Amino acid sequence: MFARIAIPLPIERVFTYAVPEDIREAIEIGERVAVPFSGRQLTGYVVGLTDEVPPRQVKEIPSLLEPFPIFDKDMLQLTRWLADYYGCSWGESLKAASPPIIKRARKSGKEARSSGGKGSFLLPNPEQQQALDLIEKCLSGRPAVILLHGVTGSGKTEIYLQSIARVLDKGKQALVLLPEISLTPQTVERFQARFGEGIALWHSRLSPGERYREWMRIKRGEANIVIGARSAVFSPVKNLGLIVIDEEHENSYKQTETPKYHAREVALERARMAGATVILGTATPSLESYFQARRGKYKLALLTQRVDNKIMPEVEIVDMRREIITRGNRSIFSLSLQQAIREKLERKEQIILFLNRRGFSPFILCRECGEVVRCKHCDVSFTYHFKTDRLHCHYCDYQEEKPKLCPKCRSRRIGYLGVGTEKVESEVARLFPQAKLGRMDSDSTTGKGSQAKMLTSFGKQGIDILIGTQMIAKGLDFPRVTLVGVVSADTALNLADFRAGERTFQLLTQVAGRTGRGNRGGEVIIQTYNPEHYSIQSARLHDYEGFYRQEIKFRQELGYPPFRHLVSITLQSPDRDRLVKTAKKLGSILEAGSGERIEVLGPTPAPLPRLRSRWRWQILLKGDKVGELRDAVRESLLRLKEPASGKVRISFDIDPLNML
DNA sequence: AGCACGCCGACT
DNA sequence: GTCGGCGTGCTC
Repeated sequence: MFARIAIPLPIERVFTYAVPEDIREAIEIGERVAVPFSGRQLTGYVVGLTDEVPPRQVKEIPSLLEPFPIFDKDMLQLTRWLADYYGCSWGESLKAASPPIIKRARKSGKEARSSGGKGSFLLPNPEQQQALDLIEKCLSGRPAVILLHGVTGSGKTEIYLQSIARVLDKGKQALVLLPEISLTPQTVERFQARFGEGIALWHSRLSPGERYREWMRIKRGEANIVIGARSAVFSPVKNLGLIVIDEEHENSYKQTETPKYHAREVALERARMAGATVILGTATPSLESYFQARRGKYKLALLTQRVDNKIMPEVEIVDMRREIITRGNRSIFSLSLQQAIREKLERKEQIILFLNRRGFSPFILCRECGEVVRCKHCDVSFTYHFKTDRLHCHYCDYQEEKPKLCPKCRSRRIGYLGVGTEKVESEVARLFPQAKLGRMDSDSTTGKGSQAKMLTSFGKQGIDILIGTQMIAKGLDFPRVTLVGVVSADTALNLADFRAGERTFQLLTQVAGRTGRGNRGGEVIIQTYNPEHYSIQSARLHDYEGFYRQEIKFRQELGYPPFRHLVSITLQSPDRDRLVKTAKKLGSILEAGSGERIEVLGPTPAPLPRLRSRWRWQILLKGDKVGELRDAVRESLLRLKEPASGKVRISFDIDPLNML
């Protein structure tokens, strides 16, 4: 007997091994095995068994890693699909879908969890009822994809909970995907309060023991609801009836390592194979999803009202150009924002100040000659950090002393320009010395649990003003927050990426949603140098439709997603000449090989032209069919192989989310 | 991906 | 004369 084994390396082929007598009985398709491969031991995946004798000498499989298969037929099919779509080997996609090695279980303690469960459902409002009716129709009739577009605070989670209850009633199971950052105890508790026992959790912070337990519970069908982050899309849920993807637009659903899959796309395919319904929930749909809803591929459910008829916050845009020119205010805070902060502090209400940039100042330059101090590995401007009193590169881990003299002209006049969260904190402290401050960014809350501590303190009003980056923009629910100040809306807008407008709209809408959640109303002040930009104006009006209309027009004109698919090919090398030569060669191979149907852009220096001492160039492909794009990339790489081109590393990304 | 095999420059 | 650089090829 022989086994067909997929190897987790970038090799398309599947390899044949002999099955020795002693494991003949035990071996099954979907199992993991240890195999000798090219002088080392690797984990392989059994994807086929046969009695056909191979034409060549083969090696034997020394052992099985577990006494049972970790993949069933459906999961093999899904991983095969993933490999085809994203252009990786089957072994690589199987590896991505694998739980960590499952050893014999140690009988661990804490078996039964808090029973909880069977909490009562809230009474839905008419819009929610309509959404639920639609979902019910899909669950008991023809399965579908439903885009649940609900404004911040509109009770999407309640819809998820009731939909899950319906699925369980039908004897089926549910899978819930959340962005990693939303997998907080608070969110999970909400599900546990409603469903108690039957929940399995799947996220990166599980210990190996917990992982083992949860995986087995799912596999045995003891859990009927799985809640997890990106990789939970592969959890071995049986009899799948519903997949919920919360915050569908979140970029963290896309894996940054090979295979660079998007959990939403994988979930859609999995649901299609299983005949399950999908709910995509968000206040700010991705252009991709909304486009599908508009053309009728997905069903659309709208929640335009906040629960308990709370109103959407009032949003004021402050033009920072006028702030300097006509008011002579050079502070990082507009007079309007300062005034609002003062009022809220007097009323003992809470404030969130958002800026998507950590550190003190993101530019250090010479005031004499204009030289910008850059990381020597990345050519990226250093950020000065107050806490360490050093220069940090935000792209690699390199740090440096701050310069005393300009490295170019020896001048002493070094300027620290721009604003990061540390500077926001020090400015707030200067202007409002009586206020209690908290700062949350990846520098201030590194220790385990320090984030939770900070949020608890904020919840108990131990903090008046919370300052932070991305990580405070989403999901926080503090009813006493009545003011959100966006120190600068422009950081995301200025990125060289066709999704800059979409990111900005999403971020502003999400951060604006952090206020007005209690009974005191809410107010948002957005500072910007681009007050007319449609992303900012639409966010002001809570007008997703308006934003979509403008954005989709631009996408169509330039042939960007969702109209066409993209593939980005990135080439990197420490040797710049070699890199450029190889990039141009690959470019011309692609040009020559691709007909009308594929558009080749570049090669050009990547948006980050040097990273960690490696030069970077990229080629962008546009096309209507992912399959055609993937094949074009594959063929061109094969053809490039023949002449010498070593030292240049080439990677590609199907449906890339950022253009770095 | 990694490991081996194979052909050209600076060392004991 | 060897040690070792990486460019190339192959992996059941």
